[in-house]
Amino acid sequence: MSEIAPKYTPSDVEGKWYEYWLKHNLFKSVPDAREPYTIVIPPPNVTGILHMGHMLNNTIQDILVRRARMEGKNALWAPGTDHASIATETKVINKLAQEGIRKIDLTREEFLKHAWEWTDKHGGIILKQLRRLGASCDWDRTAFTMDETRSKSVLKVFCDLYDKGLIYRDLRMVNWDPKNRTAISDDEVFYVEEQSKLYYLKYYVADDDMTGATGEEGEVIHVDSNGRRYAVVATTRPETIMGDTAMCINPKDPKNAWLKGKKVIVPLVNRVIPVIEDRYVEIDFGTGCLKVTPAHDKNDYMLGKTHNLETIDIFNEDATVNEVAGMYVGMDRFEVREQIVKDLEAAGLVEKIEDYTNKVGCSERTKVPIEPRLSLQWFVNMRHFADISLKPVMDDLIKFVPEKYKTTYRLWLENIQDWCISRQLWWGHRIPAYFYGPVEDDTFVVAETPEEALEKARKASGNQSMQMSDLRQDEGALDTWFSSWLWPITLFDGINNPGNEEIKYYYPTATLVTGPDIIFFWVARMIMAGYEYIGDKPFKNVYFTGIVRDKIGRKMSKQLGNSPDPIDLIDTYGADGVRMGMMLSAPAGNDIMFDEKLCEQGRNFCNKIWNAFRLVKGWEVEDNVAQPETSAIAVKWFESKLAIALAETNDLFEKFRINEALLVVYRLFWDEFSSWYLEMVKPAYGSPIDKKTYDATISFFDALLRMLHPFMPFITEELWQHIADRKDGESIMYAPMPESKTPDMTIIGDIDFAKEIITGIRAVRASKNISPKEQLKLEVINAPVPAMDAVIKKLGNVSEIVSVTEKDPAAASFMVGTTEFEIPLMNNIDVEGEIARLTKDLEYQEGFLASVMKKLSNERFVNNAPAQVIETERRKQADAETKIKALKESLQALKK
RNA sequence: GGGCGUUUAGCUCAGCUGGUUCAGAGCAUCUGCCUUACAAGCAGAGGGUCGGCGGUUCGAAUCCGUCAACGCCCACCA
Repeated sequence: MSEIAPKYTPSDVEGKWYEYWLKHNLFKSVPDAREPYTIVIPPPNVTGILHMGHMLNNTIQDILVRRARMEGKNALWAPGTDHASIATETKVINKLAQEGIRKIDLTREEFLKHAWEWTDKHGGIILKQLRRLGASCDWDRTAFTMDETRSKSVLKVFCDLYDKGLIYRDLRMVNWDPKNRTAISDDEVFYVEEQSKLYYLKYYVADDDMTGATGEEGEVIHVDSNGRRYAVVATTRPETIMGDTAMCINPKDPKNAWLKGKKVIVPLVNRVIPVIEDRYVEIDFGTGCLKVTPAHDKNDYMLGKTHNLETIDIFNEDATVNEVAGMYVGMDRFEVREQIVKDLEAAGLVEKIEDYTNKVGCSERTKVPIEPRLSLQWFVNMRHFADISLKPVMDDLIKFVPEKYKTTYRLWLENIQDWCISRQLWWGHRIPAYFYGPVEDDTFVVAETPEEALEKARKASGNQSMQMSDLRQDEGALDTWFSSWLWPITLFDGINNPGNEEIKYYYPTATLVTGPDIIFFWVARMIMAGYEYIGDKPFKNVYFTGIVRDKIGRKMSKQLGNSPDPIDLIDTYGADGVRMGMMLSAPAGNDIMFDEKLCEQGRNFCNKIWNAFRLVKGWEVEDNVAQPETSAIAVKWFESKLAIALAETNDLFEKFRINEALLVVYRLFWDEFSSWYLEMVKPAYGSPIDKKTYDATISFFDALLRMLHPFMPFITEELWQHIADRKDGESIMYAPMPESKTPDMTIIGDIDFAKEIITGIRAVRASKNISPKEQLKLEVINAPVPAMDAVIKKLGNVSEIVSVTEKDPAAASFMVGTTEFEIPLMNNIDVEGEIARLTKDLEYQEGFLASVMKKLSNERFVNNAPAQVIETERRKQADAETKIKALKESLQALKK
């Protein structure tokens, strides 16, 4: 076996085994009698590429699925991609723009052709990348949110909810993205702080009869040099004054009481608008006067509704000024702001301008400030869905890990707003609403197919001669999440084919692994859809991963360029190394500070495993050799270590503390197996190993590989195939997890003690510069020779262990527990150094004893503390006293 | 403005319902080693008044209060 390379080369094995797994259909799942274990992938954007967030989340999913498979469950990881309506459409628009093509010059069909071309070209790259990671998805099931099955389901659900009255169409103030010219939901808006200005504008009183002033204190009346009175309005958006239809004051505001019942003139625009009163206005903000622009602000819209104000919409879809405004027509909203301020100043209508920090809502996709816009959109009534989806989470029928997200979830549901599901986009599921009457009538039917729609329209209109060409389908598409929320159902065709075998078998799924950033977008809505359409939860557990940050805590992003390319990482460290690097730093729900060093650690671990394999594989096995005592002990001991670690990992997996489970196996392999066990059983150079020990070692190796396999699939498969004869098609993927036995705690304790003695010996060697090759004699002072002496002799390179009654002043000593050991030294020992060391130890022990005595002499402690606690304190006292006595004797011997 | 969370070794974090010398792990650091699986390694060592203050208790990293710093989510007063 000398030909095995001293280093593990991932590229030699990863592709090979992935092909093998595929070839033998090992990722495949079909319903059978076994218990199912289902994970549905959070579908990545179809044209996206793999980033570190995906790496984390998919590594976790693969670990869970592989483990479940080895536990004998019928494990399915169902993959797929999301059409990502707005994101993909944006990408396609940008790509077309580079070719000089504008979307508005294209028909819907032409645009969709481009979009599908783009999708076919870039689609699924990310799924290919996942294979490099070792993802054990059942690829035959790869789904797409816009494929036939999924599309049909979406339309069916839309129609169903419409029929149930849970979907409705309404004129609302929505978040409008002027760049993509579409409505977006509240959840797709993010707020950025911006340094802007607060403009104080003069609104003159119209037809001022000079009444209203009461002369009371607190009244603020502005009068210009001509004696004309005006009010001052503070606004951040002077460009919207063309849409002003009222000015509002708080009825309780003494400053502005004189304005009650008056009319004022919109500056520059010269339109006369009423002064209205509403408690909504903050008295202390600005001047307490608010300009009301019902068409362009959510709150103003509410005011407009309660006060029956006119709505003047001054913007086009792209947020340029329209004809209605009467001025600045065609200019962009931000150009207008600049220009109108100049014009207002020139006209003397600006009182003052202040610096002001405010938050501007921006579109998550295009990053441009959203424009509140009044438009007809489709909504889902969320009250109903909130009602059915809160309890299962609060009652832990669906378990959130970490639990803190339950609160987030509850608060969101309690304050839920209706969901705007229509988008003025083409890439997506087209809204199945068909208009048939004259445009102004706004008459429509909702149907899954045009044919059905025609039938319904004929019925509704009473016009039997109506033709398909008389129907006009809604131009909008549905929000991407309106298809994603059905994902765990549609993957098993549970909408089109309710109650089919697959949906009955795989649903509810086991665990959803996703980021907390989409808890509302996706997680909550899947729960809603699950209860609405299957009557059951979509998953039993939700494991929220953290956000992947760089090692100084910045979120990884393309802009910062601080995100490594996962594929490069895999090329450098191997898939197993990278997987381990991700997992070493990933407690659930906490952000992870990703450091490439962790992948290096993962790679090093692969190498360690590889080399342990080289050692074991290099042994020559001899049937006639008797098993040495050390080896017999080692085997018994490691059996117990293995049992303990298994119990620990099982428990940790149950709690989704996967990173800790990995650390347990890591330490078991590296510290216990490699550093202790293998050293114990290792035959002398050139000597063969006995059969018994060899077989046990191979079985331990096998067990360790199985425990490691979910984390590191490639290297474990490679070695597992090597350590025994395997049939073609056989794989560690289906090897059962080792079973947990009851550990022998006596042997664990004895070996722990022996380990400490060995460490003591090694420390003496290190401090005295004694080569590990030099054999030493070990003496136990006033105590019997410890158990496991064979192990101590072998690993400590000790020739003999004897019990003595007299301390040897020319020996290096150390203590393990209350037992003192010494190693006689041929050469002179460093008396001064030894005295210093012992003195320091003595001081510590005396201090410790003092603190124990203090406790024990405290009556209240002795009276109140449980007996067990007092007992341990007494033992501490006795131990400390023994040690102090021994230390003092040693010191005395040295000082002679 | 409301809510949630974090603060323990140089770094990343464990430490559950207060009590085993409980102050831990991994990495990093330092020292010595190319020892016949592995220098991507082996052996050994150092390192923290558990964010501050106050309280409860015989006893607090752990429970309570308070302050501070940081992070996240929700709301969105022009």
